[in-house]
Amino acid sequence: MSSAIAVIDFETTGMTPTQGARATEVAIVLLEQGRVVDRFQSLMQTGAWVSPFITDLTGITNEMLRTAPPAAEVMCDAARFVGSAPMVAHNAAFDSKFWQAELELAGEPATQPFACTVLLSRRIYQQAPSHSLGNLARYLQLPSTGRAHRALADAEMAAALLARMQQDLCARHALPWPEHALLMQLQRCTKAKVNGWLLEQAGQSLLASQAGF
DNA sequence: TGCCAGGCCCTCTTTAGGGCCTT
Repeated sequence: MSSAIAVIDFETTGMTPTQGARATEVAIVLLEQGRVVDRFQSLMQTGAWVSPFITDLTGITNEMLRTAPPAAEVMCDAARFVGSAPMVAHNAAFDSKFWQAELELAGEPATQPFACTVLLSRRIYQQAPSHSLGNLARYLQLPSTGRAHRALADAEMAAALLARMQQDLCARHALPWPEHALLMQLQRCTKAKVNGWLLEQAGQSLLASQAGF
């Protein structure tokens, strides 16, 4: 059984699909044991207009989208690529909404659970001056992945951040390689409770290893 | 310059307000 986690990033025309914003680009990287094992990336054509502000931010133009494949086709391919893998995004509240909205328009179900690297990093790196993706990358000295605010570069950066968090959890708290379910539990802890919870998890892990599991 | 949305979190809180994060 695969233990892959799908790290996703959308570029969009605005902040929320409830206000009519549409996706312009999606990228997904599959992470296994801290390593990227596969990638998916595509611009997508929805007919939505890209404002100059968004073009300045992302580099994505209306001209680029005119020749992009239809959004429904891209989203069906993306859903096949992800399969049943659990998903992770930086500020998952944002990307999960576009994942659900674009898949619904494509007639595909969206059933994957999401974990959020913003919530996780606020717990694991409480001293970081900022938990934006770019600032965390600088704080942790993660290697550059390309132009910020393009989907693949940001998905790769979020994946590198997730891998770093998994590595640090293993090293600091004697945890086994943290699976998605463990990360989901961790992001539900409050900042105040997170260290106690990690100690509890490490203790359970130690007991399990001693019992031969 | 600050606002625009939505959700989550923190705290000088919980009958609330403000900050952060995403495009």
